[in-house]
Amino acid sequence: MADAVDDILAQWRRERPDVDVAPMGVIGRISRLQLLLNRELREFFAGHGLENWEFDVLATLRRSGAPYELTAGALLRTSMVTSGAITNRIDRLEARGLVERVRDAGDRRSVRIRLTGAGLALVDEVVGLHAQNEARLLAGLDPAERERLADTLRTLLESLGDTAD
Amino acid sequence: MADAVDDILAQWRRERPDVDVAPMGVIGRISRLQLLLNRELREFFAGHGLENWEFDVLATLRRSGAPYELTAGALLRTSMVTSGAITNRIDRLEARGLVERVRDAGDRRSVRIRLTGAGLALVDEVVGLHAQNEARLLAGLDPAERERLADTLRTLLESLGDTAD
DNA sequence: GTTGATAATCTCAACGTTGAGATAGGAGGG
DNA sequence: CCCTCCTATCTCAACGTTGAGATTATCAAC
Repeated sequence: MADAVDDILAQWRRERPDVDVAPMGVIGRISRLQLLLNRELREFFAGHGLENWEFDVLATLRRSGAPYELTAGALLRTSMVTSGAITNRIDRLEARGLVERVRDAGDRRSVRIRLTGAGLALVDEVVGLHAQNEARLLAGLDPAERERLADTLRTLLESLGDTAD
Repeated sequence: MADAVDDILAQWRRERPDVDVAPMGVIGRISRLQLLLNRELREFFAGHGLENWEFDVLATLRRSGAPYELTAGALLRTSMVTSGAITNRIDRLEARGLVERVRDAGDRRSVRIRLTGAGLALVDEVVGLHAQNEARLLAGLDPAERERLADTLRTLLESLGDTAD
């Protein structure tokens, strides 16, 4: 059986047999999977009245543990978007009453973003269903394959400098 | 050793031990890899005076084989963006002299987008280097792991409906 | 041939992100 | 204290995408 990427590789091999296109078999598939999975997640979150990025922010705050707050800068660094986007997103989450801005008494440049009760309740309700939905999306692989895949992807991420610290 | 996703999973396990977050170990890493790899590709293409999407369009035309032309609709379907974006992109590639619009005599609703000589020369020059650059990005995995990874990702893509049909 | 439905592409207003710069507070040396 | 540099966040104009609708062309049925 063949997926869309196999087609692309076959075309290249016909047109440019001198080029080793095997790497595209990995990188092209990662790119394509990200797109497809993202669409699925968008549908799922929409069913719960959320945008993907809204869940991301709420989940980042939630998993940081009580009191469920992080500075705007910390959110910025984990989110992989720019400062303008983060300000905008916090604005909208605050307007929805899911987070609140708390000015730090010690350092008044800093703003802590804190989950409200409504925000905490929402993310706690959704995260379990989200994990189940992701399990469904991976159902095409058996558990051993999933684990091996996660390991290989970790190795690749580490080799690209995405370490924990 | 641990990557950034391991941290996220550890946080969830502390905060919500009742939720099985293993699926995030796969989907989260795919998402993160896509972002990191995309940045690397952007840097590479910028070094050749191209945006990622410019190479995508040129490469799609190139690998379709002589006479290196596809309809706007065909480009639309392979590109995974919307019609407004494709019109905009073709406009800009045409302005750069890399493609040209050819109205189809048989079906005058249709527009064929054709690689110009300059476009063909550019993509033919870059594609080999691009493949080498992707090989470099995967250097953290040995060849057997790369192949196994490609196979697993194909299985997953097929299970999500991304068949070559 | 008309009519109606479908198809291919383009237009454009609304929207979100980017990224440089503005604003304002903090930290350390003199 | 003051000056300078640094840090944290917000502002905003430029830019690209989205997606519904407009436009123009084809095709099938009558």
